[in-house]
Amino acid sequence: MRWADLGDTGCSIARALSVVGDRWTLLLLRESFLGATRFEELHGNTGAARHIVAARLQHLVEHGVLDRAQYHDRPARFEYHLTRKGAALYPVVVSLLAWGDEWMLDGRDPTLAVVHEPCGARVTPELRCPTCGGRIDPDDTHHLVAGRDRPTPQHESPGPVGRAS
Amino acid sequence: MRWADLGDTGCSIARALSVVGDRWTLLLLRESFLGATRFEELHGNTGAARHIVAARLQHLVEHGVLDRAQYHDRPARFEYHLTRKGAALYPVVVSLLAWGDEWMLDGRDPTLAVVHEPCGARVTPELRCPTCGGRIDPDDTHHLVAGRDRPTPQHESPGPVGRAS
DNA sequence: CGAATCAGTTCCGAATCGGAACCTAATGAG
DNA sequence: CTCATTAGGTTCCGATTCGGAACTGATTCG
Repeated sequence: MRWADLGDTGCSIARALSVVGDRWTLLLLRESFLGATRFEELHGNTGAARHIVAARLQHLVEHGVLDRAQYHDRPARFEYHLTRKGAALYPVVVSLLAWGDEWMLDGRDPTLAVVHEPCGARVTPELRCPTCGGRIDPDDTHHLVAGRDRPTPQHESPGPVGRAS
Repeated sequence: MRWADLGDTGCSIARALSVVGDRWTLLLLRESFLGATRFEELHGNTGAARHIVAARLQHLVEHGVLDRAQYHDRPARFEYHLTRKGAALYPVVVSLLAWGDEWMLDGRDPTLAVVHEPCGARVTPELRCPTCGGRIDPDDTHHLVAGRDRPTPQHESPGPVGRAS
C-alpha cells in the first residue's frame, strides 16, 4: 500500500496521518504554532530542504491546514497561517512535546515550554475525559472498532461505531 | 539536514519525531494500542511493506517504545508490546484520532471510538491544564523558547527554559 | 552598479519505498 | 510421507523521494 492511499481509509488516524504524517510536516507545524509564517523562517528553523518545505506547505494548504496569504506585491510574497483546522492540531504537537520532554531529554533541560495564559503557569498539558474530567490513560480505556471485533479487554463490542453515544 | 540528525536537536518535538515521526510508525502504534502484538497483525492491519514493518519495529524496540518478547521456541516467534515509554505516546495517537474524526471524516461515521472505563462514556479526550484545569487552546498559550527570542504575543521571554516553574 | 532578500524551482546523485519472491522451522491435511 | 500453510523475517529490483546545491526573478538597499 502506498502512503498516499491512506487518506481513503476509514480510520481517522490514518486519514490524519495522510495529511500530517510525513517526516517534516509536524516540524513545520511546530514553527507555525511558534509564530513562523514566512518560507524562509519555516525553511531555516526546520532544516528541511527547500523543495521539501515547498511541497509540504503546498500539501498543507491543499488540505486546509494552512492558509497562504499574499502580504506583498511585486515581488509577490506570501505568509502561511494556521487555519482553524490547522490550529486544531495543537494537541498533537503539544503531546509530542510533552512526550519528548519526558522520555527523550535524558536530563537535558527542555528548550520549549508552554505557558497557559489564563492561569499563568508553565504547564505540560494532559489529556482528560470531557465527561468525568479524569485523566486518560491507555489502561483506562478500551476501543470500539467498526468492522473488526477487537474489544481490548472483555467488553462486548457493539456494531458500527456511531458518532453519538 | 537529514532526518536522522533530528534526534540530536535540542527540541523535544524534533526528538520525539525522530522516533515516531516517519510515515508508518504512528500507524503501527495505533495497532499496538488496539492490542496487536504479532508481526503479521502489524503488517496486515497497516498495509505497510513487510521490510518496512520490520525496520520500524526494530527502530521502536531500539528506542524503548516497544518490547520484543519471544512467545514460542523453534521456530522462534516474537510479540511486540508497548513499554511504559510507548504507552506514554497514547495522547499523540488519541489526538490524531480526535483531529481526524473532526476534520477528515466529511460526514462519514468514525470507525474507531475511545471509551473511558472509569465513567463508561465514549469520549473525545481533550487537552487540559493540570494547574487550573482549563482547556488548552493555542490562543490561550504562549511559548518560551530557549536560545531564540520568540515570545508569541507581547510577553517578555526569560532566559533558558528551566524544567520547574 | 553590485549585493542582498525572499520565495520558490530545477538538477543530480543517494537513499528509501513498494511489491513480490524467497527462506527457515514447524504444524496440519490428505 | 508429501504437500500446503503459518509465522517472522530477508532479499531483490525498479520506482519514487530526499538532500544539497545551484539557479531564477522581482525588488530594495548601500
